[in-house]
Amino acid sequence: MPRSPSRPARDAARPLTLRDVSEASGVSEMTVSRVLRGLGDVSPATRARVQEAAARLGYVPNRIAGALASSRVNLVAVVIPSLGNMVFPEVLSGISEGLEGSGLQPVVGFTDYDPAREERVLFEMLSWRPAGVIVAGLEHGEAARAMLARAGCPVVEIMDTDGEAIDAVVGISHRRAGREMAEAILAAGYRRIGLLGTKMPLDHRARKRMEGFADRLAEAGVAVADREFYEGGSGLLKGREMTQALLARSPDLDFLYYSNDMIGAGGLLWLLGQGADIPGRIGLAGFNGVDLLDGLPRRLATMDACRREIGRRAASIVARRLADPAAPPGERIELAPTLQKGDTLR
Amino acid sequence: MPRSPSRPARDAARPLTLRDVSEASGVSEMTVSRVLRGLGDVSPATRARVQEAAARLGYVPNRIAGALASSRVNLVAVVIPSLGNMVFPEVLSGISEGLEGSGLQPVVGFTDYDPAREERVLFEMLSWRPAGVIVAGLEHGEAARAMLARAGCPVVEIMDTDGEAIDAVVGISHRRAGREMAEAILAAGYRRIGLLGTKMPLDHRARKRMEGFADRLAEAGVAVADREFYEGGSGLLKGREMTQALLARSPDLDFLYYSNDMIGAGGLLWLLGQGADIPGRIGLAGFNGVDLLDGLPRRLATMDACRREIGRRAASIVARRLADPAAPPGERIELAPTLQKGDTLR
DNA sequence: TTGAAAGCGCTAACAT
DNA sequence: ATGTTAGCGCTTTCAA
Repeated sequence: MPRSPSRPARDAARPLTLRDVSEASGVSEMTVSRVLRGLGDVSPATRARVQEAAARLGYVPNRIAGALASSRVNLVAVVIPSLGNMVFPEVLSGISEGLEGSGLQPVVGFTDYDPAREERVLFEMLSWRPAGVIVAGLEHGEAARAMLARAGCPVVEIMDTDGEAIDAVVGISHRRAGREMAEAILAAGYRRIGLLGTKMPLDHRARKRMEGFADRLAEAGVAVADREFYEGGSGLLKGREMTQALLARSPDLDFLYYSNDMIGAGGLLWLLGQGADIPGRIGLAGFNGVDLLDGLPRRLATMDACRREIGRRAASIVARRLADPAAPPGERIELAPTLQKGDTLR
Repeated sequence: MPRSPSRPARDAARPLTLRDVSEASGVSEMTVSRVLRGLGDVSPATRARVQEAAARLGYVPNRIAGALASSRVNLVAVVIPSLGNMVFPEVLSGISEGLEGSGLQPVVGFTDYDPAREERVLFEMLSWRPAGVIVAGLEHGEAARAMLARAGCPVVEIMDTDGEAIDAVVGISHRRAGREMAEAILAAGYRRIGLLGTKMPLDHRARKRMEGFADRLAEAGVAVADREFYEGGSGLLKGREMTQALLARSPDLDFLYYSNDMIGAGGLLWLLGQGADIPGRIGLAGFNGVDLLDGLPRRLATMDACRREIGRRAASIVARRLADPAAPPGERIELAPTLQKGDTLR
């Protein structure tokens, strides 16, 4: 015989159950359940009694039991690398917006750009049988891909469109973003171009931008003149140090392309401190369109990564697919990032 | 008769169950469960067969069922206002660190500084019966307090210690932080002091800092000379605009105390652009110790809010309380923020 | 070392 | 409009 067959004596710390509300209101558990879920076919009088009892007792439904019984979970798993770089907070805001009114709740997990961690986090999240999955990037380990493909729920890969998607995808082409920035820089007449980034081989989006950038230069017969990659966080200070180091080595550079706005801003501040002629003698560009940085002495040339929009669209796809199971999977949305020339690109 | 009494035919999209692994391995569900949970008392041969079958099928356990059966959930609910201001990402990192090795997973919800939203988010999260709750701030609506008090799990309120806690609390005293900054400013000889912040009546921590600051000035017989409060995001641009507006109105101010580092940095950049004598003619200070901003032309005076440490300690408390149910509740940890004078406070 | 049976708290499907 | 019953997929408890 498992457990004690009769209910345990009332325990102060025991969370309340539907049965408690049922007993307190003199209404069957089933009807209590109907009231609390806002279903119809309950008389106003009964409804009122139940609601009063639930509120008085402070009943909080047990979604674990509810989800098991109904096979319905209102959670959307969101798997992103980190919160350190100012890009994902905005994606998350977009996701919240896109989920608004759908009754779905985002649940966030972090991978730290580590494939093994991504696999663990996905496994953890999928074990809660979420209603949908939103995951950053198209590059996943084999096991992670297999899990996602078998997840049995909508899967939206976000941020990046350069690659093969498992199901739906919403993002921008980072390769194209790099190419377009290269094009603008070439059009402005810069020719001795340096690249600066943080050393993150697993940041595939930064890598693709840099590749697209270098490819476009190459097509114009221009080679990347020098590169500087640092490890560690990407703050203003890092941008300063990298810029100084790069220019010490290659003083004739006339343009610096940074892998993100924060290090770009650091470089900008350092160059201004040196009295550099920007954008005449040397130009700068970053990436992301971080508006926290709008108040710099010069507006840094950058490219908006459509972060909020990506989050919103991804969430909408999940919400729509759940609302209408007949909706076709595999949707593909490529957003067009807009170049902001700012004051650092002549 | 509910549902179909016999199991449905194998459906391609149906998630796998323990039974599938049981059938594939020829081992009882119970033993499969033991293997997958890493419990002892299973022969190596059986263990191997089960693991092979689970891996081959791509089985992902259903934690909903597991949690219902065992009343054990490995989730820690984390409720914070937003990710917009660079303070909470670091708190979250701290929480992840503090949970490391405990098998617990953080699940994050956002309130947008809105008490009604906080209540909804808490209700949602508690309905998943988390193993613990970490919530920002001590100010909650009545219903939210009641829910937390009845949650039946460790509750840690973080960031702030100025007030009454429900259970445990880890944070700093923002009132004291404001006082200490006021003291340093007075000691440096500044007397015409202005306050700048974003207009967020529900950001209780910023409010308490400003109150503590003004109180300490008052004790020295110094009144706050002028104040400027803006709505909307707090980026560099906002800091610029606010500083300009405030100084246009009160040009004789000799110190500006900002409610956060980002607007402080904006003000600093604007003043430097004006050729202001910093910290001689005018001094500046922010709050948070945001190291992304370390590379500014001058290091802004600030006060480290111990964000990562707060997250780590809060997570440790939850982990410890779960590991040892006899551990006493109501722990109270007040951290001491350290003043960094930087280059903007003489 | 393995298995069988009951039941976690809720909801689906009937029945009334 | 309300109640009854079985069972969601797992784990606990006991038996073998």
